[in-house]
Amino acid sequence: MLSFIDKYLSKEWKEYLNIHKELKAYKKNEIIFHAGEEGHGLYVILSGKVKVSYLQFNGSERLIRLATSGELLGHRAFGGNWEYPISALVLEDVEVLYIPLKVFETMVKADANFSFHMMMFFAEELRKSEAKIKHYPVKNLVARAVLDNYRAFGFVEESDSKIDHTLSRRDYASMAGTTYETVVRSLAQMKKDQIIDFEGKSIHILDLDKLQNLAHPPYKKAKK
Amino acid sequence: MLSFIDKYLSKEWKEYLNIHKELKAYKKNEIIFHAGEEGHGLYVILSGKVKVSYLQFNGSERLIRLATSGELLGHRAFGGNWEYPISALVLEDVEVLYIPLKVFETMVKADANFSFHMMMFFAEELRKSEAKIKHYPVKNLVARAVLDNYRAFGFVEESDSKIDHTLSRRDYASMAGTTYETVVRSLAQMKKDQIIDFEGKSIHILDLDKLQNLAHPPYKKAKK
DNA sequence: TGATAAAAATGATTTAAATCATATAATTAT
DNA sequence: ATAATTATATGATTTAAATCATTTTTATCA
Repeated sequence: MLSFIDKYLSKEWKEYLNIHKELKAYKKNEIIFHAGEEGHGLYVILSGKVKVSYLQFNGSERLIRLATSGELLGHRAFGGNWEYPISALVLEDVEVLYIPLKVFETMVKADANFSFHMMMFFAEELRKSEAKIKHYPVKNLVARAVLDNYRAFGFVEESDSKIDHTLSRRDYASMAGTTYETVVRSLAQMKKDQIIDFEGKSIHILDLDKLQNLAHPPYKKAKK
Repeated sequence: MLSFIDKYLSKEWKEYLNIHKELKAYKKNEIIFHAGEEGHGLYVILSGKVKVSYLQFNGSERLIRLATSGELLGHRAFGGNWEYPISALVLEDVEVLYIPLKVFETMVKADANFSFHMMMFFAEELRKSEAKIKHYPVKNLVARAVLDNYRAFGFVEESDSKIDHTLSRRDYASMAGTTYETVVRSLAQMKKDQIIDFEGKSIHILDLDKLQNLAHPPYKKAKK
């Protein structure tokens, strides 16, 4: 998949990047970076699957993103201090292109077009993040977790949509901000409602429309 | 207060901006922009006070930000479609500098340094937004609403910290994502605990340390 | 100014979701 | 393979916060 860099960095700065980049590989369950770690930079995923999460005040984990090839990693620590307790864990073996912070800064400050698209990228991330603030009943949030999982790692096969790497109930709970018991019950309900099906780990989506509707219920008009 | 533009836009592009900018003024309770409105651009607040909110799926309002002089407005609609149901309402008469989208884009694409700082600005906004996702008990969220209100519109006078423009209980509820009854109860508790005091509308902060602690409780270590 | 509306306060009741308690199935390690 | 650990499933109980109901206070405007 075409990465951000491929698309927007100018030819000359790509050459610069080629000199300064590093290629790294991580195995399943390894941590690419975590909480307050020094020496950060940016990562572009070349292959594999990653989950990005951080520690909540009560000590539990919160999963905020799933990422796969072509996507950027590590940009969330930008702007603040690097103490932000965020971490990236490998779900399936990954190869990444590592860009040291200094190198990235140099490029962004020099290549205005790249810089512009980076800004737009962050703006879009902000918009998405903001959209998460709305609070919905948990069944909707769990549906959203399944949908996010499908969007990140899903594919279509014959009649139904499968998820290549189905997350654990605990991960869903961590995405939806609820407990895994609640996730179990919500999934059971969705199965009963013929929206999804599962047998063992892998989840099939039987009715994507219904799932989307549940994940993002339509706006009601304001009272009064 | 020094705005973003003042700080980071280069001299030559400031001249360009001076030609294309518009100065606008809005009275209390007027709406600067809202939900899906066409012809957006960016606003820099020169004076006054604004609240930024959007409509939630259940029709209720969610307050996401308070802004005052020097701050940027309207950047949240970036990246997505402009249908994002966000609006800005005037709390106290404002003057703004309006920058049409085209003008802004031209500047950002041309001035790499400005672009870089815009990117960093969005990155910081993303970080802040993400930090809101954690869910805390409501009493903490209400404390945070008060603290945000103080940070946006507060000042120190003699011994205690006052809030120049105290929001309504409904606005606090809208910030904390709870009901106003719960806000009333939480505020009453904080008063009893000598953290804040109020008599009529204006809130005084008696113990800023305690308030901050309540708003951002320290991390606990993970179980197991 | 008094009338009317809106905001704040407080109590009683309901409810969604967390927590607690076990049981069963599925992995992983020995 | 068998044991040990981890993940999933489900029922019972508790709890935080929403909702409903009503009163008091404060602001708004004819």
